[in-house]
Amino acid sequence: MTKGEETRQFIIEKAAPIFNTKGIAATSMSDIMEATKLSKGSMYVHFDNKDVLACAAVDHNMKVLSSKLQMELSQGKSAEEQLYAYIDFFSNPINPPLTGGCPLLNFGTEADDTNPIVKEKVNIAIKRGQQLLTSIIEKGIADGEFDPKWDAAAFSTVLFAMLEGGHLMSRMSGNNDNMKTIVQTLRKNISEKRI
Amino acid sequence: MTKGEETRQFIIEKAAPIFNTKGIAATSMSDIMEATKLSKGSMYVHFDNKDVLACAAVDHNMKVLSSKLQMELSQGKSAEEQLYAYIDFFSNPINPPLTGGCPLLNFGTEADDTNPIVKEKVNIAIKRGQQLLTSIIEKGIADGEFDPKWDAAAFSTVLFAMLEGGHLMSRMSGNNDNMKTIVQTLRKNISEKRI
Amino acid sequence: MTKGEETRQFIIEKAAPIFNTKGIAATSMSDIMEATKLSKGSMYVHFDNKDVLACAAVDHNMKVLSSKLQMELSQGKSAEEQLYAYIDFFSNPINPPLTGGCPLLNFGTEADDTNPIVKEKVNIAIKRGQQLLTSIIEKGIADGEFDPKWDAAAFSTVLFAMLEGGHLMSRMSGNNDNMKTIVQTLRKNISEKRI
Amino acid sequence: MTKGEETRQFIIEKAAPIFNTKGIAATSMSDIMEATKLSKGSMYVHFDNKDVLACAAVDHNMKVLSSKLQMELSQGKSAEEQLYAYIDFFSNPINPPLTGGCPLLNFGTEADDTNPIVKEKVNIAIKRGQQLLTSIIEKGIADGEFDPKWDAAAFSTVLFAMLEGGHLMSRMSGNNDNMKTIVQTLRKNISEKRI
DNA sequence: TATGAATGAGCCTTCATTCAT
DNA sequence: TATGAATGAAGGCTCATTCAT
Repeated sequence: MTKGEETRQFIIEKAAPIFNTKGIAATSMSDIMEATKLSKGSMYVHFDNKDVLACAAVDHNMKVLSSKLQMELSQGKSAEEQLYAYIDFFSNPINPPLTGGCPLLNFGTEADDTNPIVKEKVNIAIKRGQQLLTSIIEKGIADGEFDPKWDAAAFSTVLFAMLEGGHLMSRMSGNNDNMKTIVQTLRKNISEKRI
Repeated sequence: MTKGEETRQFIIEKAAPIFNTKGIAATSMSDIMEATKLSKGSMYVHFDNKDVLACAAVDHNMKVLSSKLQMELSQGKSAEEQLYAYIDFFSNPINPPLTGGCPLLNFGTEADDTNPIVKEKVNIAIKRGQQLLTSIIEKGIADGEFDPKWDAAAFSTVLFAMLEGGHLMSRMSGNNDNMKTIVQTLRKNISEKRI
Repeated sequence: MTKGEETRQFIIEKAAPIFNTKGIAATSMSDIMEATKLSKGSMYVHFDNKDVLACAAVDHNMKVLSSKLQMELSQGKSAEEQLYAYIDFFSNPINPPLTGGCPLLNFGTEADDTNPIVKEKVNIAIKRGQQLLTSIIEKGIADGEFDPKWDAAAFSTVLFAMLEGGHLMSRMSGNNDNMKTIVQTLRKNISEKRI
Repeated sequence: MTKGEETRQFIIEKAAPIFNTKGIAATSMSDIMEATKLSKGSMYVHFDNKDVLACAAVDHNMKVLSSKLQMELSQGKSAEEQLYAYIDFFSNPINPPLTGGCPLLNFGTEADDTNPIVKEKVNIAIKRGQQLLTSIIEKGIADGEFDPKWDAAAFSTVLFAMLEGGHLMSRMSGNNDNMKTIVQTLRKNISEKRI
């Protein structure tokens, strides 16, 4: 990695949690400047404009989230354990894996009507999440862990939606109560499909 | 209603969909000015500052959503029908009841780490939504429609989360596919509790 | 006094100390509005614009100061006593006769390069003050109280300047120490002219 | 001096006479912009806000006045000559050493009830002026020029007050007549203390 | 006479961005 | 590559003033 790439990466890492916390519109280049202790001109050496930096920060947030998730999932030995690991990973919105909470919720909601590029990034990430879940379930079915009649895609969608919705509800209330209800429900749903 | 109150209301009505679409930070007073065709000074006759106007717009969005929902719910004769009405009301995120989509998702996500007042407004609105659902289910149980062992509060949380999560997923993908899966799942869950 | 004149007078009385304290430029019509609890429109019924009101407030401040001074002077039986009364009247800048301090200093300094009308008002008031002092001294000479060779006009100028200068110094330091020195010096100067 | 410091200094130099003439409240950043031919944004590169710039301008005005005064004083060989030099320096308010007149009078009066920071700056400058005068007199006494019983501190206060008061009076009247009277009186007072 | 809604110019300030060094 | 000075558009907001009621 060249010096320039190093600096670029450094900026992204500092910027990512700020964008995820304050939102893209409410984050100024000065905020990033302050966080990185770099000069204003330096930012524009590495990023053509704020949008490019914001996109990089969005990507970085989602990549970090994804790799942290993978680490948890790799612990689970069976498909069932992996599903539980997935759920547990998102079970604490008050102390979430990423500063600022879920980037899909944060960036997706902000980008919805204003930033098609970020919106598409979020869309893809959501689809990947669903596919990951679906493949876990399907592997579980193939391995004889789960009821073969279980609709993997549908449940993945439901699980994903519940975690995102629960995330919002818990962050608004300031506690994990709602998320706990959701986690219990999901765990019950899954255990019922165990053969 | 005095002339002033009329203008104030007029401004709120014009501002509400803009805030819900662009977000609070990304909406400028000039945007509102343009939408209302009023002078900048005039806005400040009726609102002390942008925050006050934004709060009023948040309130208005949630009130309109709530009253539109009530209208749908009033059609449902049984508790079961009312639950279906509730779900159907939120079943089309691509063409949502409110311009800009769900204000709880939009304002809640933006306010999360930056605006405690709006955050609390969203929190209260979510709680009201849960309570409404819970009371419908409990009435259904009392009326002998639903299994008395059904955990009304827990299901309300799950239903609410699924609709919010599905809303996000569908808006990101640009179609209602995910939401349709969620609606079907919810309808099935409910029908299973029918006695 | 008609109702209108009454209101006009009321506004002036409320406005005068505000202008004398904050200055003309820094006092807004809203400040006056708040102090009078009158509507914005009402102010413009009685005063064509802010300048007219400011001028009226300047006049009022100087008139009130003058009449308060006259009241003190009328206590002094001899010319010497009257001079002492004059000095004593201005001897406490920390708790001055007028809220905001000396209007000649306040308005004169502000108007100097920006408001020729107010500047001229202050100029006239200063001249009146000098003349008043001169006439007291001259009466004292005529009455055989003071040395006939005393230059009344010159001493009036000196006395006036010392009080204004002392006023500034004491207000800046937050105590009357400098003014006390000045008062003592002036009293000594006067007593030396006693026959 | 870096480029930035140079520009900063340039802005201060252009701003100082404007603030001293119009007052702080009545001087807008646009006024400074116009005088410097710099962009509005550029001002905020060098000064956090208008207050900071105003303070710098106040300081600059007082520093320039002080150094001009020092230059005059350095001409005087005896203490008596230095006192005359001091008085002469302030003897022409119609054509004062600083554009806008005496900054102690101007800023002190405006800041009195509104700007404690500037007020304290003026307070300190006044005290320095008194101390300078006192030390000159005391040196004169030590050198056997002046009557050892002369109260140096008291006369410094009186002299200072008379010059400030005379400054106001002369600027209001548009001529130096009053100041001339004061200068004569002061010169006579001093010469009487000559041994 | 009194009101307060309405106006638009102007205020201070922040913004994303450019450019000479 | 890195800097920070410079820019001008746009931000939120206040101002003195007008006008229909």
